Amino acid sequence: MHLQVVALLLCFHQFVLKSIMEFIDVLFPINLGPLTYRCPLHLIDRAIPGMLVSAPLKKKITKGLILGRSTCPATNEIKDIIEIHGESPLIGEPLLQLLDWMADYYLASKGLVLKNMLPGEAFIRVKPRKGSSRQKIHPDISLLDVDEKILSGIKASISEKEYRTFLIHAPTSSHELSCLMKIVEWHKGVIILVPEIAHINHIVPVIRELAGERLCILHGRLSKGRRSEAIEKILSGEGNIVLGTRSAIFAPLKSVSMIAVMHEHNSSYKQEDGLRYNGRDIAVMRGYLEKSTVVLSSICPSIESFYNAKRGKYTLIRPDISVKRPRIKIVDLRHEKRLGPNLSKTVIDASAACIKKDERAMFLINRRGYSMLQCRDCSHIETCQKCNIPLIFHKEDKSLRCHYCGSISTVSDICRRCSSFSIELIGGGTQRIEEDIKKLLGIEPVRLDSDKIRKKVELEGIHEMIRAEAIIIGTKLLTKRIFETGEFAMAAVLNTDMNLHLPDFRSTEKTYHELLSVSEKIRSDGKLFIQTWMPQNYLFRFIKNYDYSGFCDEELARRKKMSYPPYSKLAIITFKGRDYDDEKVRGVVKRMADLEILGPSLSFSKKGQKEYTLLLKTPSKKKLHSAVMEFLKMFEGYKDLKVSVAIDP
DNA sequence: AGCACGCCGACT
DNA sequence: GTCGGCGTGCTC
Repeated sequence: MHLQVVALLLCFHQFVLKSIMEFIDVLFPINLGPLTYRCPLHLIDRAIPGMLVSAPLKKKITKGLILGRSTCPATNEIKDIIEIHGESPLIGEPLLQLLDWMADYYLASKGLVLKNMLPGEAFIRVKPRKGSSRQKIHPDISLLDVDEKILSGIKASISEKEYRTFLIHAPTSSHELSCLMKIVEWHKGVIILVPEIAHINHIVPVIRELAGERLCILHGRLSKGRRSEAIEKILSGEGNIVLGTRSAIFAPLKSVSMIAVMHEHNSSYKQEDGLRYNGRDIAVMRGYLEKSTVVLSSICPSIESFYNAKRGKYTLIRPDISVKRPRIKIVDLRHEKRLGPNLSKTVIDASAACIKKDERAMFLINRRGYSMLQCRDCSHIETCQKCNIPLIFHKEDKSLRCHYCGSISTVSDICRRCSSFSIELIGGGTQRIEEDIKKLLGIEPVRLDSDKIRKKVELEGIHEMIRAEAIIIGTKLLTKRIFETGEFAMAAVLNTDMNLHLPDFRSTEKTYHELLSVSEKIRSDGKLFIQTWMPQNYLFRFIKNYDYSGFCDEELARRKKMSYPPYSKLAIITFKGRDYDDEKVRGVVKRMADLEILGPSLSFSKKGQKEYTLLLKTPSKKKLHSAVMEFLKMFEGYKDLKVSVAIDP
């Protein structure tokens, strides 16, 4: 009897010890690493990674995610968690692995990654409402017949439940969509990514037809309520076909069989602030972790994806279909008669012929406003004092505007540099083109570039606004929002060179993508005019014949020569703040002998603050990481210095 | 001395 | 994100 009591006491002692020893790591959706808490014994059974938990944080009870068991940390004060919510984890093992991978790869805290993965609304569980999906009127999309043989590999891969990535190089956008719909048809646990919200609205009718109530839409502009609803629908298992933008790649689906990334070359998949990730790359990684099939598709795949397909990392699917496309005419501005800045006679003659036949034409120019101001005597161009870039004259209110920082000033008659009174308007933006066209063709064009239409257009597309117009003038903004193909008899891209001159190793690739996208808006028997001062640029050789593979090969050869991605890994480090120490940065740069560093170069933020940027170029991911880490360590503890890193910029 | 305000660092 | 600590500066 005595022995039994002792045994019982011993047992109790063990029990107490054990309960004291149960520690768990909790992650909050804030820029912070995991924190260790004690888990009361009665909750320990449910302390599974991915579970939603309430815990005290700074005198407040905050919701976070359990990451796993932990050991007693060195800190003196360890708090108890309050409660564990629900019966099953909010996110599963693959997403937790993805979280770890992202924190590691993008050199960010796990908390910041979590914040991006699950918006605040995910932490507030709601009861889903039913039948609340709004119906909008959209133009019908007709799908093409697709030869299903070319997709059999994808279908097999999905049923095998093994990771594999395919790259569909589609002949046209509607072919791209049609292929995808054929794949989605039979499966559940699907994520479809599109670059922008307008794309969602465009294809929603088609996908709803396939998915019905299983369809879930996810994007950054959803209201809190709608987002909670969508997330709840996904968690309940009812919503298993997710259509969304970048952040939808984190949709907490229980199982994922296929992830599709449409228009995979599109740069909107890159998040440019906060955690700088690329949704397309995350899609491939999530596919790998979920053992699912990834389908990247585009009419002009990114050079990186093309390269991955070339060396067998992805399986390339290229439907053997010949498509009649508009003819491309390269207009050599060096030898052309010009009827205004940025307007060649060739283009004007062609559009006049267009109007005669009652057909429609589109003019594209990547500059808003009327023109720039240049001094005749000293050729000084008026620039923004803060940003150091040319100011643009806006005729309607006679203002001078900086298109970078948005500052507005008045026009001065006197040259800032030499005090001459002889100032002229040079170059032309959309406003100037509008005026010139009106003069030359005697027709009132519609100009689409103002900020007024931007928001509306972002969500609803532009089709309604341009339906009846003969001549349309716009910026890049315009083409991105036209989804209907073959609307115009001709298009003229007036200042292609501006794109090509951008200080970006992807500028030629991007220009190809933009021009091809414009060509899709033109009828197959129409014409695309591309004005340039440098027709010898290799881009034109390839695009003339729509030879994208040829272009990719050439581009890859050039990237290899210059060791740019995909033949190297890049990171950009930016320094902001008063404590920037140029000598120290240059010193660190000197010591890092085995990698290439460009800069530091000075630029200005929109608030006019100085920013110094460094471009790091390394042969491998490992080297890139260690170099970046060294920089971060070096400037730890500098008070007024913000160092931020962009991996794979 | 007493308090308002703003900045900054830490959060288990 | 957001709370408390601390410094600054103004007022009673």
